[in-house]
Amino acid sequence: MDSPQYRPLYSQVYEALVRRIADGEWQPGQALPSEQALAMQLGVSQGTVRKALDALALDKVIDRRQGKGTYVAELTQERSLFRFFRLTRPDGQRAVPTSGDESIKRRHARSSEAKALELPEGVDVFEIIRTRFVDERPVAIERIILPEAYFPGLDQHSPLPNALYALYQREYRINIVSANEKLRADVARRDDVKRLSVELGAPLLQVERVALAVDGRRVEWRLSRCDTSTLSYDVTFT
Amino acid sequence: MDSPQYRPLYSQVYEALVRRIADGEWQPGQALPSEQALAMQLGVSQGTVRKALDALALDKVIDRRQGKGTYVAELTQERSLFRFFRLTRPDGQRAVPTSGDESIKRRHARSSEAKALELPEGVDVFEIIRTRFVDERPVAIERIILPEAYFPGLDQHSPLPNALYALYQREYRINIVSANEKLRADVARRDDVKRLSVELGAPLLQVERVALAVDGRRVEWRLSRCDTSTLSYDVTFT
DNA sequence: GAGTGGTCTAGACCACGCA
DNA sequence: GCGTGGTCTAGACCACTCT
Repeated sequence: MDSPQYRPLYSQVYEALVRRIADGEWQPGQALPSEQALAMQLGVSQGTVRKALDALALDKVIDRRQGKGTYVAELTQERSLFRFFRLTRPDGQRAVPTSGDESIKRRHARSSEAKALELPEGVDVFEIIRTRFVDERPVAIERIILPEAYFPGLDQHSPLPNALYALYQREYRINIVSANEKLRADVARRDDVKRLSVELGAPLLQVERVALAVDGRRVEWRLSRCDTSTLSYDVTFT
Repeated sequence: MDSPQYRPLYSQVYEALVRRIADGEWQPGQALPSEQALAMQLGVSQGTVRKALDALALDKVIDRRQGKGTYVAELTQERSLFRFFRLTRPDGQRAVPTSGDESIKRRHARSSEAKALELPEGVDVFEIIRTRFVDERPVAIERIILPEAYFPGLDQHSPLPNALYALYQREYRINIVSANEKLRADVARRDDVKRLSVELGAPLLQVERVALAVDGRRVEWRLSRCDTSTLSYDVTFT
């Protein structure tokens, strides 16, 4: 009497397609079958397939191009960075970062990390620490926590690519679709001074992010400390 | 050969409805006619009206309630603050602020303000300065610039309500639907110390916002300087 | 011209809120 | 039980892309 027990057809189609994309049936950049073909295959009307595809496009899992077809979204460097790396030049141009000074190690999750990722205490995680550069200048330090269970053998991929989310998608079929961030102002401490060329006590923007996969799992916890003296952190609300 | 010259019907319906809502034909909180009635009235199919209404609901201009009807959204204190005031308690609860120490004056726009609002140089604007409190503690200073032409007589409404966007909607039929923000970390200066109970040099989160109305006009420029020692600034990306 | 996604229509039935 | 929005279908035509 309290749990709905009712799921619209288009939402079931949505999930079925997500699963097949995640399973690699269609690779990023490849075209899906046409709406008509999918409708026949799934035994629903073309309008229902359309509604599911529209929702997938909203979640940026697919790209739709009129006259051409429907394509599995590529989380290429540009798309993924433009979407989640938000440091922006004064003229409004989104900056594209490079990485350096990178380390990855495997350890047990601290309780705060386990809580943020909704994992049992003490499970194995990877911890990545790296410095981000824009125009050769260090602008941010990132500490990234990933459950080992979701990313087996991640430490074999070192050096890690610039765009981690493209790696998650390509190697682990994990599609990041949204992120919750908590922002705070803080001052530079000794560790910050070492990696960023700022003075002790300089203001830093601290961003604490939890990234969610298309299936709702909390996949990544990330703490960034950013020097916003030359770049700003741009967001849009609707 | 290059400008499209083609506008989908549903998007024309969207604009017609926005205009009628802005003109006050239906007041916030009131119900619109049913989909069928609107379809008859406008001479389009019910499905086309639905598509326009769905888009309006996405832009939060209206509320749809199954079994009841479609209502003009009320930008009440809760809704508007929950949407655009993003300071959040450690437990994830969105804070609801109060205002104090408020001043409003009319003056000419500075060139940076005119540029941010895409106005001619030197037009008249209102400048509001106020302190925001959460649980009786000062947490942010706001400086707000509004074009006088959009908000004639605004200084007559003092003291201003806690939720400005509700006032914009109620008194001026201006519906804020989105905002672009630039965030930076900064340190407290003398003016900040006076209004916020922080020390000189304490870290502050500076938020520079341009708010956009449903018709795309840039309606408000706002600079907030926030003490994030007890609250965090929460955002979600999709 | 053929094939794709995008728009538009008309009509049926379902879930919800309320009297 | 009635009226509302929500879902689903089937079919037509339009705009875009490529050959």
